[in-house]
Amino acid sequence: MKEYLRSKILEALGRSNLAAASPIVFEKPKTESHGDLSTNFALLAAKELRMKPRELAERIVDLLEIDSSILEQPQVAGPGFINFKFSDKYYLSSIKEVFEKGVEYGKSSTGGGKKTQVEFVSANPTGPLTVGHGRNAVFGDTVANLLQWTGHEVTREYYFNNAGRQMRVLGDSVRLRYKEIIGDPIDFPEDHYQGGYIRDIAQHIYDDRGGSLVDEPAEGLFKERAEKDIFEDIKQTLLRLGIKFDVYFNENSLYETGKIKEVIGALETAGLTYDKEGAKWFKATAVGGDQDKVIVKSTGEPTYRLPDIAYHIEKFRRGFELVIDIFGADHIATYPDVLLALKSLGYDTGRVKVLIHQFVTVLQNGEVVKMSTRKANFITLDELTDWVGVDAVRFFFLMRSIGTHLNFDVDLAKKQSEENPVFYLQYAYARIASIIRFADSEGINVDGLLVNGKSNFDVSLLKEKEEIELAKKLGGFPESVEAAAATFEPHRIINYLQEVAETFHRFYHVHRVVIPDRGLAEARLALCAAAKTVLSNGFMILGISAPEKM
RNA sequence: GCGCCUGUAGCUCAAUUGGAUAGAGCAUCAGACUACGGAUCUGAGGGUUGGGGGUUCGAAUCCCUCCAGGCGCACCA
Repeated sequence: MKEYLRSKILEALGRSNLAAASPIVFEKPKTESHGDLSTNFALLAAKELRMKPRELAERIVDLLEIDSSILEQPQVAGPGFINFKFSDKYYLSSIKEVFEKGVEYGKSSTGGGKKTQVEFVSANPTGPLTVGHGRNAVFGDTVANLLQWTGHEVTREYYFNNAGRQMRVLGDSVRLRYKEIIGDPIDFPEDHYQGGYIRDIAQHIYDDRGGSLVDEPAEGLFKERAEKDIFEDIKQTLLRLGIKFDVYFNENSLYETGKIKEVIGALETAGLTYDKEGAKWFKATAVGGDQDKVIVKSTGEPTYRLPDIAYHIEKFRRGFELVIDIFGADHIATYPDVLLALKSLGYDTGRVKVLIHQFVTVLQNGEVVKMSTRKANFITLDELTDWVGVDAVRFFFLMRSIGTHLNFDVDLAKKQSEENPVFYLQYAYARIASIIRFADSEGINVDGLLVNGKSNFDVSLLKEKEEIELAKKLGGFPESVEAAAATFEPHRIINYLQEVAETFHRFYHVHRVVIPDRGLAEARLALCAAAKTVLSNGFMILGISAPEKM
């Protein structure tokens, strides 16, 4: 449609011997009365053509020759916008499209099969996932869904580290709790993991092996068991929320395969390192960074930067054309170094998209709960899911843009479980399902409206304002998916679906579907079924359920 | 002290990325079906977009400055 209008405007300009370099762009006006598409071309080109914007706009409109069966007469408005309104016929045609495409409606191939990796969660197995991880997990999974819907070949990946100091401390925490169980006196350090789950793991070990492991080192069996149990727990938590990963990438493998050494070598070859005070530094300032960074400590152990760089090189090597990293605001300072190093080694960092979400502040009993995995003062993602349910958890994390500091009032979420915004959408869905059942009992079967993949009803019978509006809204779904995917903003889908539900409820309130006029009844039933499909497809992207009954 | 994020209606957030009269949901108030699900619908009030400058046809959006909150600023990850 945009292309069509663009060519028509160029034709009109040609007829009046006007030529302008200003681009002709269209956008959807905010206010309904301004039509469906609008261009500010006259405003942009006015200066260039030495005309008043409004005059130019009127001149263009006079010279436009457009197909009146799909568009109404264009209008000049405001300072010089040209507004186009589609015809009812055009809106209504989307019902057929929804019907014929079904579960495919809204999908596109704009991604062109681009090999894409979405890395998210990536929490080390030192404890259960918290509410904070929840935002990361749900957001990442949904972005991956959006990319799949827009034709990307998506790999969901979880990066983790089961070596290093944190894991040693974890193993030792379990060891100490184990000793406690068998009655040995212990002195539990403050920097160890305080959570009750440590005791559970120790207890399991004791149940399996008895007291025979008193002299076992922390790094062996204790650490391994802790890692295994915790990872199982994490996977279970994610699975409950419908999240599954394709790849779990172990940081340690980068050492085993020599990738870490390769990176050091590459940076050295590029002349971007130097030794100082026994440590090896990355000369970030030489390539635009604000300060140099340590990459190998004086103990000989690399800092986190090195494996991060090596990991990203692996991502490139594995052929990903688009790499998406999702993490919390606490990592905001770390990624520039990594990208800088990659860039200076000749990699195209334009392919890497870093999405940073702000923290979730949890309110409980009216107070902010300070979260710390080590201090065991946290609400787990599992607990949250127990309280408010899978759909509400996903929905709440998705309904806000990731740039906002999300307030999750647990008490409110629990209390509100009946007034949850997610129910508004699901209610609309269930209501349509109910109408379809009712229509069937009255002898109008929705399956009969689609014959051999072709729609079998007459949309031109739909003439009411509410019918047209709903059809129009449904037609906007593919565009909405595109926009959400392009900006990596799932909350757009929620906003859109809310409008669909609202428009449907309004229609439902005024017009009856199952009526004696068979043709009109079928057309309206088709409209309802189309709305149901759009809601259902949207729910699929968001990962929430579509209840036939509530 | 420096860097990044945020500040929009009483509360939680949108705003098609620089567009037209800044919009939704809760909450408040006033209304609506004798038939398909009232977990619905219609309407009302509520704003100096944190403050102040600037850029231009046009700013919540971009620039400067100040104020407030968050997150970072390790040879922790």
